[in-house]
Amino acid sequence: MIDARLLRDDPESLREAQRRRGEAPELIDELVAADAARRSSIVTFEAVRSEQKNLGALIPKAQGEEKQALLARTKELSAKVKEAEAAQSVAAEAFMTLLRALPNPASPEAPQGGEDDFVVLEEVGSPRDFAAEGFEPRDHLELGKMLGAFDVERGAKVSGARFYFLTGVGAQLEIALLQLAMSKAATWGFTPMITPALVKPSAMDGTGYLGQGSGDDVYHLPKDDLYLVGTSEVPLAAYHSDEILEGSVPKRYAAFSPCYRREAGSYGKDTRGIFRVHWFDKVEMFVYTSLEESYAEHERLLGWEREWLESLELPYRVIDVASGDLGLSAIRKFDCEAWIPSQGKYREVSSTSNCTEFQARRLNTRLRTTAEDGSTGTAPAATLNGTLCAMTRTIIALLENGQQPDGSVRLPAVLHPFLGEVLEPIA
RNA sequence: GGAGAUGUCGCAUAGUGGCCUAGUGCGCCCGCCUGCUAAGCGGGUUGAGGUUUAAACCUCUCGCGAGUUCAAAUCUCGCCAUCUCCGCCA
Repeated sequence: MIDARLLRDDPESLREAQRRRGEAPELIDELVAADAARRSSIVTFEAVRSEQKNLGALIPKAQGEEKQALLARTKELSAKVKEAEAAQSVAAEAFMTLLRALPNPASPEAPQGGEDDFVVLEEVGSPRDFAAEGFEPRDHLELGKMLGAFDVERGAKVSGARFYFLTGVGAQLEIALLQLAMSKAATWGFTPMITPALVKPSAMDGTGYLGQGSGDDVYHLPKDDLYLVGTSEVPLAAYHSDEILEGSVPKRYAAFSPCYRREAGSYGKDTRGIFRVHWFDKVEMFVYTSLEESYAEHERLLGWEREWLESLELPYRVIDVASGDLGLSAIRKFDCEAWIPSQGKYREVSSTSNCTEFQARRLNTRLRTTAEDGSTGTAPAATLNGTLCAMTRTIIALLENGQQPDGSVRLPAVLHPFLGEVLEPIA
């Protein structure tokens, strides 16, 4: 949700922002009209309400006929007040519905265009040349079977397609990655968290995950009206909802949680192995800060993601996601994509977004501000999020990039204390 | 799951239909006073929205939402949260 004042002050910049995203600029004109209607309904209501209060204060002192006359007048007014109040709340709600549907204006620095119009910012490390090494790389599913790292057949038997069990070294890998990620995050100033995976509609919607078709990708439990989170960004964004943060910012949280995704509309895509699944576990970074600081913090989040991937010795590239592919909440998004040898492509393993004040306005999270003259006030917080370690895709990247001709896998040094240097096939 | 109690300003409390424009204490902020500190004295101290060049004014906000009434912190109903007890359970 944007600052409603922008509709009055600078609607043209909002129209322009809509065009950058490839969205309809006419929505802005609807919003301007709805805002005008809302404000005039407020004026009407407040006028009659004020009159009602003034007359009402005279009643206890009045006597006899005078009192009867007053009662008659206020009774009439009372009906008007109710009417005006109802009209006011209808107008306010109509305005809110439109306002919440408006995406966060994309940053002018984000590349223009859709999904395929990203810009590659950097490639780090070099993919192994398996041809030169003299063997064909196996894909992660094959390696996983040889190592006993996960079991997709039984995942399907128990839970259905796109489910799996992590087994043996696979389970150990996740535990080791979790341990490593959390301790790294703590050194960067993040508070470790373990968050609820079920949230109320207000949390899911406040984060921006129910709008514009993205609602189809979310699991909902109708009996309890709760949602399964697709990322711990959701509980972390709602964590400080309806609060004024009095302490210093940034406040940084790193959360471990399961992530559930319906993967609606991805039928037939990435069906092999555990690349695209309905559930995986993830360590997510989340930051509350000021709008002014958010841009630098976004760079820091990207920096930590890169440090993490480099510590895992994975070749990767960084892309600047195009404005049409940002989702409702972000003004800019950087993805890190690890090299997947069996696919001969870079694939997303992490993503960091600057949501500026968009989520915080919806969730009513404010910062305490102090002006130069010492007077205090409030301002919406800015929120940012970034993947630290999405377990399944990280495991895929580690297995495929570290594989040897016999199906064993050489691990990065940081994992040696947990699992030794090499994972050996079990059969 | 069942029974009961509670929910007022940062905290603690007062407030059982109009005198609430929500009082008081603590904390906090600004002044005064005082060798210093403490004490004392005076003032301030929720948040949101609207009208407006501005100054100022107005409206909403007593867990949330409906209702009764000319008028609701106060009465009624529903919901939520917390606490106590019982049952169940990892």
